[in-house]
Amino acid sequence: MRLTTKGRYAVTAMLDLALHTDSGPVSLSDISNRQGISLSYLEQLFAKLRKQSLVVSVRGPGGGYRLSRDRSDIFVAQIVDAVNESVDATGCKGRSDCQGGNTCLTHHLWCDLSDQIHDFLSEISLEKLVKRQDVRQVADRQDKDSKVSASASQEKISAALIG
Amino acid sequence: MRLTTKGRYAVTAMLDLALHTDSGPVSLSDISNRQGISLSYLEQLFAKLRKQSLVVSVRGPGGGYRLSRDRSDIFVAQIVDAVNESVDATGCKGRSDCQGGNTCLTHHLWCDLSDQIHDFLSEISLEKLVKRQDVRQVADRQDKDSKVSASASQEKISAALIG
DNA sequence: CTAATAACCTACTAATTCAGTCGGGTAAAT
DNA sequence: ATTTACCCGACTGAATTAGTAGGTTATTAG
Repeated sequence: MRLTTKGRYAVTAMLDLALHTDSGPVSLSDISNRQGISLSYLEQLFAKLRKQSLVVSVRGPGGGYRLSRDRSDIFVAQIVDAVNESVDATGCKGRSDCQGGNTCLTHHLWCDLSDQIHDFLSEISLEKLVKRQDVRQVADRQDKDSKVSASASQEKISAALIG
Repeated sequence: MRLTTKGRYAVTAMLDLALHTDSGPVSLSDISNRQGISLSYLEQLFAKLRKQSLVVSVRGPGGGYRLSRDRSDIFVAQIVDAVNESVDATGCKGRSDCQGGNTCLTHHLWCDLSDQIHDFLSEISLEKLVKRQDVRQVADRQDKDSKVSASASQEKISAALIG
């Protein structure tokens, strides 16, 4: 099982997408600003998300990404799977050849755990996350912050142009 | 959440200990032979397991390691915790400062997942594992194999001494 | 007593992965 | 035409993993 910043970033970014999906495609630089994830890194992650048809891209000005289907039909497990290679807890990827061709002592334990984690994350859709109160609260703060910093940087630009 | 070969090795080794606990202390080289884990690596892992008082050591010839307490009172979660730093799925270790001092969008999701995994692994004792049929089967095969290879290497030694 | 055993300890290493950067593309809208 | 923003590949520092190497200390069997 592998669950690092990579998978967390992917889920966070997808959730950001789900939250701002009403006003057309969402650009990666918007997500980068709101979520504090580097733009280039997001590009790498979204390349994988696109390959797994979790998102569709719109090129050109005003473009960005959109969810490929309804929020209720995209699950956290799918997102993590898309960017990591697997959510498997066994070392042998279920092949049971963990100990030189044979099954290792704890093989079945890790299989059970993998199932457990997968089941848990498979039940959580973006829709479900969007409706959570803790998510809404954080999202509201982020929207406010990004507007502030947007106007702040606008002021900086103006100041630079004037000064 | 970090669950790699490290944690798997530790659990496997502890289970081996639990299975062979009747005939006195178990040496790391025995575990190394049976489980196919490098001796030096086992030493590193057991240093941590000892610090967490999961095992006690007996030095000198005939020495080795023993479980510090009953098999039913040692749980997989404790073992994984002892060798990895944590089984936490959040990046901020529960401090909620994932996004530059603030809570990130998906913080609570990872908290939930951490709890889920921890609960699952906290319920599984070594006792429980020892009684599982799949574990017994693998253990039987390993005991046979190690005896064969032990007598084989004994023969090699004899052959070397004679030849 | 001494030789063997096995825990204990420190330091080093190759390989991998993560998280991120950089530079240059290409497609589409204004 | 220019800007926007996706697209793509190569590269990088830092961290971690899994393991090596080489020694020291405690204990016991002979």
